[in-house]
Amino acid sequence: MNETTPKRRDFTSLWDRPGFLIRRLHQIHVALFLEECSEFNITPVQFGVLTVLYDRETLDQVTIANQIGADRNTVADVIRRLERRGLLERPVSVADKRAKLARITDEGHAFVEAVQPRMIEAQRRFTQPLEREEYDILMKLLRNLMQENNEASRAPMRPGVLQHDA
Amino acid sequence: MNETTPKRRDFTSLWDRPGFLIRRLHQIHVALFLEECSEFNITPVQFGVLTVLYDRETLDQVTIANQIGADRNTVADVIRRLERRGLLERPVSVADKRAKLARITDEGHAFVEAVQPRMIEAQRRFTQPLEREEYDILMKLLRNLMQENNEASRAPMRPGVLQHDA
DNA sequence: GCATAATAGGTAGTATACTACGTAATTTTC
DNA sequence: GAAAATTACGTAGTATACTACCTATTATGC
Repeated sequence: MNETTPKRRDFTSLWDRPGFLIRRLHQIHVALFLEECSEFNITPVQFGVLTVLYDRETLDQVTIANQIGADRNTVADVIRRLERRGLLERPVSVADKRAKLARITDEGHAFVEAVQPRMIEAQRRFTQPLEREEYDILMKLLRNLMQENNEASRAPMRPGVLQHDA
Repeated sequence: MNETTPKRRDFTSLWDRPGFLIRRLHQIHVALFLEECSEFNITPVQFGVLTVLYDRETLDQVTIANQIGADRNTVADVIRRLERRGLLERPVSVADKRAKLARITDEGHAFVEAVQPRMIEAQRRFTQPLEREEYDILMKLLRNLMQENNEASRAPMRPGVLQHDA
């Protein structure tokens, strides 16, 4: 190995640190998302919560957190904001009096459908520089990293957890 | 195209949204970094600022923000915390009385050298699931996305900006 | 040279993402 | 069936990352 051969993983400069690139790309994606959805005043995480509830109708906070891989307290904040806007309701579970559920409203349903195209456009713009093949490879690598490191985060995703009843 | 052929870019489910994967990976990397560096009580962004100042000695807030691609106000917060710990000093620029500089202290210098191995270990653990070739491809794709979308963020990176004098 | 622009920084407010701690309800263990 | 452990949620505090608005200083245009 001569001096022009790149070392396998040299994290010296910022641009050689995967964590740095990921932070920056997260920042960029959020900016693109907010710009595309500016007329709806919605954030990526808020839309993630709404997406889950669009499919599942009614869930408790912990299940939502597990579904999107976010912290329980973060989800509580997000839900509070979405409730304030009338996109969610928060009935108390009959089966478990500890659990405060989140249920998407009709308004929330319509909202998701209205925002969906703009969310898709944000994803499209974000990945526009890539060829189809590159895109597929990137997604495969990101999913791999995500699954293998799932437990490393304090808010691991738990897709299997069942929903509460009302 | 039959029904088993994947569409080119279908963002329906969370796992098919690049922005979602990036958010999750950012979360995971931060968790790994904090765990590895727990004895030093330092965050990725704080270490990023220190890394820049380790190389450049003294910079104003805007230049630091441009270097790491972070918001000016965020950098101001980060600098305040690092100053509180004695890792930075904040002299006022002689050339420009508006500019408040950040200069790394001897303690800050030693701190960077002490933390470096743990930062590297965090990056290594984060990317451990990938083969060498996969790693190289991932970094290339991430850098490509970052450069092509640089202006999309409100805090674009400006590596070329010159540093202030003291 | 002087009015205007742009720039550097500060403050305050919001959103995401955590930690730590506390309470109430449920489940487990014996 | 009662004590202990777990779970669901809440509050408060911190860090990153923005926006919006403000002042002070510097640069520009005429």
